[in-house]
Amino acid sequence: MNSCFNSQNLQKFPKHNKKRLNQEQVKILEASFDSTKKLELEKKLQLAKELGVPPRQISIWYQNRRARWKNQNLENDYNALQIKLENALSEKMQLEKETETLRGELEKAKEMLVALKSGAQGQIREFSLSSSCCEDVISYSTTTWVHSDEANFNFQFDELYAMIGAEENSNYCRSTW
Amino acid sequence: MNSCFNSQNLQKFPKHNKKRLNQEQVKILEASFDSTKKLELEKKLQLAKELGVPPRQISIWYQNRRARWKNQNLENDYNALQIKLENALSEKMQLEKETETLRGELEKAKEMLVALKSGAQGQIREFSLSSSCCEDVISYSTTTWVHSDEANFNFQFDELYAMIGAEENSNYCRSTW
DNA sequence: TTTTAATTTAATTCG
DNA sequence: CGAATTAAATTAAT
Repeated sequence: MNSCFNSQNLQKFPKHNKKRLNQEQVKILEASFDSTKKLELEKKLQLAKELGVPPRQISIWYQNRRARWKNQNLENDYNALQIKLENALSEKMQLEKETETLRGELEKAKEMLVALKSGAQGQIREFSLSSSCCEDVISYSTTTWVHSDEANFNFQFDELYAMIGAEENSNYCRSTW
Repeated sequence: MNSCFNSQNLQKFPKHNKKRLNQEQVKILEASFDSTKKLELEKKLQLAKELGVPPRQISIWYQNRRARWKNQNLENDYNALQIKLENALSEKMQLEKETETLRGELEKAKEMLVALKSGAQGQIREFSLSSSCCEDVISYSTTTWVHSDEANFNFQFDELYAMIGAEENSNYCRSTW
């Protein structure tokens, strides 16, 4: 009854002596494995008798089943890691956008300060942005804003309005600041 | 000559009739596998004759060897994924610091603009930061800077100096801007 | 239908 | 027993 030629093994007749377990036997083993991953001696003998296979084979099945169970967990870990990576990358991209926005706002604020400095009053002569790292700023400030007049000044504050995200019809909640 | 009982299979005598390949045979197969992962018919027959095993077994060995080779790559993939995650997280943290710095700079620039607005000239009355989202800013601006005098004004530009990272002895290369 | 890639399974070996 | 490996069987795809 415990050979591969017994009545339960006719599904697809195995040519050789490798004793494959049929559906019913595997079902019982899986149920047992669900309750306990460890195989007690008593349970081993009971299953061997119930399935009509040597106890040795029950032990082997349990070992292989434990290995498979562990591999499944590893695969889950891999997927979890992948999801974490995706989240990190998306958050990183979000932060990159944010820094870019902030840099732009700072740039505008700086331009406005330069404009105010040269256009409103000459109190702070020692405040200079002359720097090899900021050539674009300097040229802009010296060519355009050194000759600032009232019109230019107002225009700058209009830009500030836009910069802080003021809605057309609202003065509230400029969250960017 | 091609059974598991031939002279080359005495290393550790297999209890059962399973045909294991000995070291020498595996060595030859591995060398062949290193050169080409694909098994041509001619090579299969040649190896079968050389090792004294049926061609069928050569095919099977190659199949299993390819599977093992692929599994090794999966482990590498996992490690690579882990490294990518670490990089992404560290870059993310760097960006978070950066945004925080930028926010601080913007905050200071904003305060300076408010100071300049209320202290230098009253041209832009309609420019208001009143907003429920910016209570801290507003209170600060109204309680401190509304009464700005020349001393406060200069102090603000000193802050700007610090803000843009000016060195004590240098006016050059304030890279933050 | 044959061949092969891919997956699964039972079994072995080693530590 | 666990980890790693192996041979074989099975299934899917061509």
